Amino acid sequence: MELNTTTKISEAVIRRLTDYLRCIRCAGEAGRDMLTSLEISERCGLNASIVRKDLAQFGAYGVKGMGYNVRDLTRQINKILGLDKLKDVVLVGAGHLGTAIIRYPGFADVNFNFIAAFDTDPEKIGKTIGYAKVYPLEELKPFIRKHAIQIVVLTVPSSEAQAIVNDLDPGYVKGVLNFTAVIFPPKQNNMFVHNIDLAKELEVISYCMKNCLSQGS
Amino acid sequence: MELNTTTKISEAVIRRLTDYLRCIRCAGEAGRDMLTSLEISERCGLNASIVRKDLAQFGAYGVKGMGYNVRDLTRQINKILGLDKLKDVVLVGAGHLGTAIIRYPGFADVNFNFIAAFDTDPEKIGKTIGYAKVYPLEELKPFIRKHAIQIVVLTVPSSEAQAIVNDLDPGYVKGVLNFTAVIFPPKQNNMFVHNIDLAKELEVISYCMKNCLSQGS
DNA sequence: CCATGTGAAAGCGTTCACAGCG
DNA sequence: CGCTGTGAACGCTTTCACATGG
Repeated sequence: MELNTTTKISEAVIRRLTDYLRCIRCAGEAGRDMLTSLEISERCGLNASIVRKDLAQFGAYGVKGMGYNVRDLTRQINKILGLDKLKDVVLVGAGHLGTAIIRYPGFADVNFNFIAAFDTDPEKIGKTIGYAKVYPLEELKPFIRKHAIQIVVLTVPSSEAQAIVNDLDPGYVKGVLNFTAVIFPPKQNNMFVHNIDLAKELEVISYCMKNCLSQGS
Repeated sequence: MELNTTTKISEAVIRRLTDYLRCIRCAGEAGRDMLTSLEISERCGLNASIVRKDLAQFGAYGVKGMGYNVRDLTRQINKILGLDKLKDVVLVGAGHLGTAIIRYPGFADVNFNFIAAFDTDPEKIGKTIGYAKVYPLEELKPFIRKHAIQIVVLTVPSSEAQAIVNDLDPGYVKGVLNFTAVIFPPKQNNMFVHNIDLAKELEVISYCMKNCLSQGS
């Protein structure tokens, strides 16, 4: 039951783990307390073998002949992904997308907590989005220091993205979720940057439709 | 200069192509008219070799000793991805996320045009988001038929997702961009479904921070 | 001389097939 | 008997290294 923390795990595995988590949680809510690798694989559109391999990589959770215990597995995957503790997150750029993200219901499930937003627009400053108050951008740096913020979500116009990232303090910030069209290298200033481009997803589907590619998330 | 349409292209290649497109467009706006595979690779956080392989796969665009012509390359990649023609798209679920998506500035760049939104909330019906009018959900089906809509973006609560997807007419709809937490198989009713989960992206970054994984978008 | 285009080699990730165990 | 856990086979992707050509 020990977690394996030595081996290098690829991002593909991590992404699948998040899918398992979602489908296991869903099955749990439906009253299931055991799930087989086959069931998980079908719900996630995968091969059963890879589900077992992925899970085995972190320690042997399964019971032969039975499957995996929903409760244990949820806890384990949460722990692997580092979702077992509440994480404070701040948003930079309180536009439409930023607002939608703060209000997105899926974040609480995974223990993410938006505690503040930052913007330059005086109209927005002082307002509250969800539980997050909007502060002027100048206060971002001291706020990060004061609250030891480790994760920043970036939803500013693309033109401002670089300057903000440059100015983040790598002594505190370890991860940036970048929703702008700027492509940052995966490691910037010792911070993990994760680029998300909503248009990209539509572009991929455009190609899939044009030609014929069978591929999932 | 002919496009290769026979070989099977993996989704990984397509995703990189969208990155190339973005960084090439950006370089073009900065006044560059030639780019080398090395420059593209650095901007996208990749190896130069794979950039050349990807591009060569669709025909030889490069000029030896010089690099790639920005203007031509943009046009070619747009064509490969099927972004060369304007596409009408509808949104189902006019909540915060849906609103943000319609207003997201990146879609016009790639010729996506949100022409309507659908919702059950009487408060929202009749209003306009961007250029899209909000209609009652009942009108989705006839609207799709009337306007021959091929792409649907789904931003409804997760509990309603399955019913809506089941009810889409595969005679018209070829692609669904699913923002709900429900995981759909990549092909549902002969439609391409692409699952996007915003929480997933934070989960991945959470893991990256906890352990140490170097990986990009 | 410089950067492309491309075989050949290396590295990864997935699938298969089955032994082992409850 | 059913399902996990896993070595071994397979196939795909990426990287290397260099011949080719403007």
